Amino acid sequence: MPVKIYKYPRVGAPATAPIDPIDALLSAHGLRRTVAARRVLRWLLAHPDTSYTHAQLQMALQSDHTLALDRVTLYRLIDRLTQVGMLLCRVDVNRVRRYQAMPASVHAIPHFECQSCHRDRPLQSALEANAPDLQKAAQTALEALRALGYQELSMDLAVRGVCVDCATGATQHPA
Amino acid sequence: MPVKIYKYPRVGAPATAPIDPIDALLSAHGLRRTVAARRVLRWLLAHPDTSYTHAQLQMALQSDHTLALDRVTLYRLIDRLTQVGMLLCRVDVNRVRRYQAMPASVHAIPHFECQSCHRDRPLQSALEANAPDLQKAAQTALEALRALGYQELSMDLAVRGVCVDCATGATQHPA
DNA sequence: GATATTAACGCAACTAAGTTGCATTTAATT
DNA sequence: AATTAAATGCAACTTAGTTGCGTTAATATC
Repeated sequence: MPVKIYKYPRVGAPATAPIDPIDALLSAHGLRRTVAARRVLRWLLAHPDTSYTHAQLQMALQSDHTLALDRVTLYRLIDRLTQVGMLLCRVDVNRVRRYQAMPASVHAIPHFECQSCHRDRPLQSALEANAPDLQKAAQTALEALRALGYQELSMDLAVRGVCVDCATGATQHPA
Repeated sequence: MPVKIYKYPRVGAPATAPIDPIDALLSAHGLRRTVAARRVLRWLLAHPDTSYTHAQLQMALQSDHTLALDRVTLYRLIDRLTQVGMLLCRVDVNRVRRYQAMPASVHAIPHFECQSCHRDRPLQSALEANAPDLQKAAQTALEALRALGYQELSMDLAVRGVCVDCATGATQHPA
């Protein structure tokens, strides 16, 4: 599971290329390969299609390793990762921002926010089978708007309600 | 334009029925017909499909009449109106809540948030002509999820980007 | 490999949006 | 008219996020 990180590229290894794919990603986007950046990016890439609040992310990283990283540092790090397009950012019903690794298709990814357990899950799979038209219709709509003169378009398709687990009383996680 | 409000129902008028439709709505939802409630509801009903932040609403009402109503009072009033289902609440990209009079069709009303002028506009008309499938697909998706066990479903269909006005440099309103 | 440069860090202080407590007012009820 | 409970208004508080600034450490240069 843990990926070996070479502090200094050895002779024989490609001179400028970092070995770890995560390091490569950071460098490619013009960011420094710091301990914090590696940890955050590694976590989010390891949990695709799952979005985290700042608090959740800090918790997750803290429990993983013992060392906690500074609040503000994490805020700024997430900002940077988002600005270079590595993370996708949304705001949930509780007015808190949620971040996730940027998926292949940026636009109109439906996701579900449970109002009971407050977990945020992707709906891609559930909808592909049962409502395959939605995504296509969403793309069409965006194209139509672009034709009308709207620019830099993206779509947030949030479905809210009570998830199956909470509805059946299976689990009742707070926050 | 101003609707006459009778403080006391006259003899001959229906004994318990309030005259103003706004008063009727308030009473029907078990809320008191206070000055503030009337003003807020009247404003939002007069501007259908337009959503307002708390701050915007307070401004709008303040400039309308001279008397400003208390911050907290407005917050609580909006809460009440939302809880009884008279207002629809969403959270915009800037993590602030936006309220509008509850439209006839609650689910999957697409709206546009301009990242330049920060105005929030309905997309219903623009999309009906150019992408008529979207709403239908959204409804289908909700039904599918309901069948899977999800409950109390609603959908927020937010399109973000730069609106035509801002893109063409026609107007450049801040906030 | 040492040095210079500047991105990234970490602490404290601050802000914006919204909430809570509580005493006072006022709409609805009796 | 008296009662009572909803709604108001003020102050204090909370939460998520931001800003300033001196320090640390990745990267670039010698």
